[in-house]
Amino acid sequence: MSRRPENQKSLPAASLHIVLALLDGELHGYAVMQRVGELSEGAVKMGPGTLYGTLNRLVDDGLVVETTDRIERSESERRRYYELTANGRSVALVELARLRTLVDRVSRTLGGGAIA
Amino acid sequence: MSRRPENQKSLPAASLHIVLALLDGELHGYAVMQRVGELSEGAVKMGPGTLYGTLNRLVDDGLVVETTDRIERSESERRRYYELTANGRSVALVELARLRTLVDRVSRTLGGGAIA
DNA sequence: CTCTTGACTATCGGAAAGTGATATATCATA
DNA sequence: TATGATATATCACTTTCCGATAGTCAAGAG
Repeated sequence: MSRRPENQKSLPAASLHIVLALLDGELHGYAVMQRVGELSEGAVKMGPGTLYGTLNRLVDDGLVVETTDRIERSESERRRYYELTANGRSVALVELARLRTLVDRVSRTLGGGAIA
Repeated sequence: MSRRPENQKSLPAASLHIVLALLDGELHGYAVMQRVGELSEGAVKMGPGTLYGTLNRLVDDGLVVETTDRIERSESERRRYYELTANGRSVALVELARLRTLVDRVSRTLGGGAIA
C-alpha cells in the first residue's frame, strides 16, 4: 500500500506540524497545540478547529492512534492521548529529512552566491 | 505597517515554497514550479493553478513584484519574471530561520531522549 | 510546410484544508 | 463565586490548493 519514501506526497501544513510534535512521544490534544506553538516559536497558533479536525484526519489515515492502553492514568481522566503509528512515524521522519534538506539547500544558495 | 518578526504570521505552504524558491533571485513562473520541485526533492509538485494563484496573491500582499526592469531580455519574451520585494525577502528569511529552528528542535528530541 | 512536442502563462470550478467562535466541563486560585 | 487555564468538540465560513483545460510560441521531425 504505502509508496516508497521518495514518492511519498508531502503532508498539509497542520498535519505536518502535528506529526512532528508527536515524534517525541504521545501527547494529548491540548498539549499538541502547545507543543506546535513552541516548536514554531509561537508562529503557528493552532486553534481547536484545526487541531481536532486534523487529528481525526490523521487517525483516519492511519498515521496516528488514540492510545487506549493508557487508561490507567486516572479514574477521571479527561485527556485523550495520541501517538504515531509505525507508519506515521516513518512519514514524520521523511518529512523531517525533507525539511532539513530544504533548509540546507536554500541556505546554501544564500551564502554561496557571493563567494564565487 | 509590518509587524515585528517574532509576531509575523506564518505563510501558507505554497506561498512559503515560492518565497523560498525566490530567495536565490528572480525567476519566471514556470521556473518557480521546477525549483520548488527540486528544493523539496520532488515531494511538492506545484501545478499551474497553485502557482499562478499563489503568485498573484503574493504580489497583492507586496511580497513579490513582477520585474519590469528586465524587459530588454528579448523582443518577444513571453516569460514573466518575479522577484522578492525587500519585505518579501525579510519574510522569507524569517520563515527559513523558523524552519531551521523547527528541524533542530525536533531532531534534538529524537537523539536526545535516549542519552540522559 | 505541417505536425507534434515541450516551454510557458492563464483561468475555472470544485475539493481540501484551515480557522474562529461557540459550547461544555473540570480544576485551581484569588 | 468568579476568573482563568486546562481540555475536548463541532459548526460554518473562508482560504488555500489543485487538476483539468486552454491557449500561445518556438523548435524539430517528417
